[in-house]
Amino acid sequence: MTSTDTGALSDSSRILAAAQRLFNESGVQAVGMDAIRAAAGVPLKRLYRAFPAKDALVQAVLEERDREFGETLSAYVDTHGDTPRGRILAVFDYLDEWFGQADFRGCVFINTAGELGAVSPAVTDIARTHKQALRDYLAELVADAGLPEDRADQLALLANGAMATAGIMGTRDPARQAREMARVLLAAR
Amino acid sequence: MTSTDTGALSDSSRILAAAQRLFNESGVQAVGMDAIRAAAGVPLKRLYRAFPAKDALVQAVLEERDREFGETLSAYVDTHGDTPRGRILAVFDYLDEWFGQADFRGCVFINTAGELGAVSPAVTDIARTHKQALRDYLAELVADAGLPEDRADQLALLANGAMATAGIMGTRDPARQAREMARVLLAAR
DNA sequence: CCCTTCGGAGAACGATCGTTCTCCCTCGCT
DNA sequence: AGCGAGGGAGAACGATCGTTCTCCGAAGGG
Repeated sequence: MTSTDTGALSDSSRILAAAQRLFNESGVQAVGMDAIRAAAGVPLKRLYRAFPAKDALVQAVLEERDREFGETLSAYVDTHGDTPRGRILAVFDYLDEWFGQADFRGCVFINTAGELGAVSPAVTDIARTHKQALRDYLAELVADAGLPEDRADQLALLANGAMATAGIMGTRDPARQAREMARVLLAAR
Repeated sequence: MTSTDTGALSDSSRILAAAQRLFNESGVQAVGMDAIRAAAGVPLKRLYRAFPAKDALVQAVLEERDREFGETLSAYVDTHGDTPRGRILAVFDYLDEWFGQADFRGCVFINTAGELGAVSPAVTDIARTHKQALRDYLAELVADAGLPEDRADQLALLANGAMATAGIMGTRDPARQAREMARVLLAAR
């Protein structure tokens, strides 16, 4: 066995990074395998050795984005939230920073489920699992703050609403609005 | 002049209805012009006489859906809302009924903007205009209820969050959750 | 120095799809 | 009856794209 393993891993990372960027920029269907090959700087043969088909690559990109989102969000919350309630509100500060990035084009799960969900159950499953994971994370924060359990669904709905609205309207305002709404809802009774 | 005009109008309606159904079922890119022709029961020649290209048909479908949504929603609100605040909450009852329909597949504007927005500014514009119109309608209801203006954005965010979440998760619960959140937010201070 | 093996570059293939074109039938007029 | 126009059905065309194949050059072992 030569350096095949590390080589393949490095290929995977570069391909995933390139595909994620291109899918985010232009949507899945508008990006061809050849564009991904060019952006990743690998020959087509290695691309297909790493991912046997475009479907598999799409799913891998979504799964990686799910991991990355979860890690980045919880790291942000750990850094910026000092009280249990502050940790919940920090989620919306995180959204605010995200929406402000120049390459923000909406939530890739909302976008991709809208684009491919009707035709690819696998994509829908991944999007559903991702949104469920976000809800479960919020449920942890809610429990830590000693708040009633149903606030988790409420916060998830606010987050998704902010992502959908910001993605379409092209503004970061929805993050701040959702934060304010969360503040009011957490204070309520 | 023969019956060309009414004929063309009738073609348009049938094509728009068929395309709207198919786009909703499978997404825009997964539906070919030939499938639309078959579903509408018109020859390809008349399809292209009514809409010179697929792009134009997509935009027409979205614009018709925008009109239809606005009319249906405001009719529902007029019918089901007795007080100014009740009219606001009726918006979420409307969403609840909509999400419960067997063919509900999410908001076509959220889905289509996610699918084509990156590549078609026209689609993004229509989706933005539609979401702005929803916000403006909510602003009317908010003003009629004597509530502060910023509640319009809040309600729009709740509605979009419910649509996005329900579309992905495949459940109607988000409508009821959004309704409850709206109730609390309208009661707040 | 030859032979084999591997991988890279990109041509080729097959399918799909938006759009146009061809062919033929029908209908109305003279 | 003969003829021209219009329209219907679907074949054809051109482009795109996912996937596979071919060809060639480089590297390494005998």
